[in-house]
Amino acid sequence: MEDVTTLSRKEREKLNRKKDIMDAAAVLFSVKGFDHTTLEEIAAKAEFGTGTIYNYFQSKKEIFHSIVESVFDANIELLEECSGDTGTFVDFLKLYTQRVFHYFSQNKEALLILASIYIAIGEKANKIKEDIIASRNCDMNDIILQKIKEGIKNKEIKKINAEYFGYVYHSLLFPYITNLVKLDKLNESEINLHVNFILDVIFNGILIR
Amino acid sequence: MEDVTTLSRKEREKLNRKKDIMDAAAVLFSVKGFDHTTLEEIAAKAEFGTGTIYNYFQSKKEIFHSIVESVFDANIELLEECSGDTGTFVDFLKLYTQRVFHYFSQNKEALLILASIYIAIGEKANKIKEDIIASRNCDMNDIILQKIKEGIKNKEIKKINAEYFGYVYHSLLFPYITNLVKLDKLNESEINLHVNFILDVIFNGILIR
DNA sequence: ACATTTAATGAATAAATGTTCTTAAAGTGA
DNA sequence: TCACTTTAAGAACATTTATTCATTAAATGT
Repeated sequence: MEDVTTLSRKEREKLNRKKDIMDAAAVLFSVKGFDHTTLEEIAAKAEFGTGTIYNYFQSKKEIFHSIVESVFDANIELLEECSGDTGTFVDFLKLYTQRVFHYFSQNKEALLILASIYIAIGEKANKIKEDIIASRNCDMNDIILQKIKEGIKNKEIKKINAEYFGYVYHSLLFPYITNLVKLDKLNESEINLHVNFILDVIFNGILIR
Repeated sequence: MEDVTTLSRKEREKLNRKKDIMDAAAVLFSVKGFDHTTLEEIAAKAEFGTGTIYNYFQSKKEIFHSIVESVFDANIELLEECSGDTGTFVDFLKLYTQRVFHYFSQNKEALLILASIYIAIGEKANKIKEDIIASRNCDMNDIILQKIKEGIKNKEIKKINAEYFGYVYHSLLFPYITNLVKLDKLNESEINLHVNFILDVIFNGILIR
């Protein structure tokens, strides 16, 4: 979103209403998916008439796009916060994993929308993802990749294929959390159990030696 | 599908045409998703008129449901084949992982449809999955869970939470393969690299000790 | 060859829904 | 109060598309 400080009351109110529409839509999109969410529903949830939505967004797609953008940005911010530290790779991965769990346990719509984009089928879904990655000049994967390579260089972790490990980590993390959210099993209290479990598998493996 | 041997030519031909429709639809569903695939397209691809489809299926949903059923069944069969062996847990997991990679590298539609069901949002998608799991009296997760517990009992692997590990394994495997397929990077020649990488992480972890 | 069943067809139907448009109300500043 | 702008509203429109249906053609058995 834009810088709010220089705006007039009117403009700020307009932004607030835009936000309200996005929030209402995000819940619906996360529960029913893009295609099965109607503008009538979005309008009703945001307490507007159907046509009014078009005073704030050009189309249904634009609403979705805006939401996905903000979710992406929140994630990149999270990742950048965690990668700012100059600690070990192990510390970084612990921190990031923990933060991701906590963030998504409190922003379930964000998670489900992200999942729907990442796994979704169809050219349209892919376009959205690529557009957004391209418009930010920053891909989450790149940041993680960098960290992995550092870890290898510092002899913290084995000389593994960093790209493959990036796939493994993200293939694991997001679907794992998504699964928990869908089963309604992601309580704050259990998060640490899950985080520790995942990290222990990744760091130490499951074999007895 | 039913037992074909006792059927008349006519009945066999009818089944064949059903299969043709399902195959055509599977490709379209896997590329465009359920909602963006039209009956006209399915009919055209199967070389029928639109109305003809309804001589074979009651609805578009039924076509999809039939396809998902057959994909599920193929997977359970695969899993049962691999779990029949009485070798170690490590051998089982190696074999199954390898077989899954090979199977999906040759049945990409199956993979994408399965992914769309597993990760999909919305009550309808969930209903389909639950219906099918309920109608078979056999859940893939249960079989794997059993194997994990055996591995723990036999002191092959650490005393980990079997349920958590089941999540980890499946969260990892399917999205990992799906990702490769979507990036069009799943060549037969590279499969073993990926399989070995994943198994090495799971078995031994990435830390230098 | 004929009667009867079966299958194929695509135009017609009906429902859903994204978007536009007209109209009315509310807010704003003089 | 009065012009003027902004916002809201939901009816109307247009499109898409799953499904039905009347019709035609093909296959089958006698």
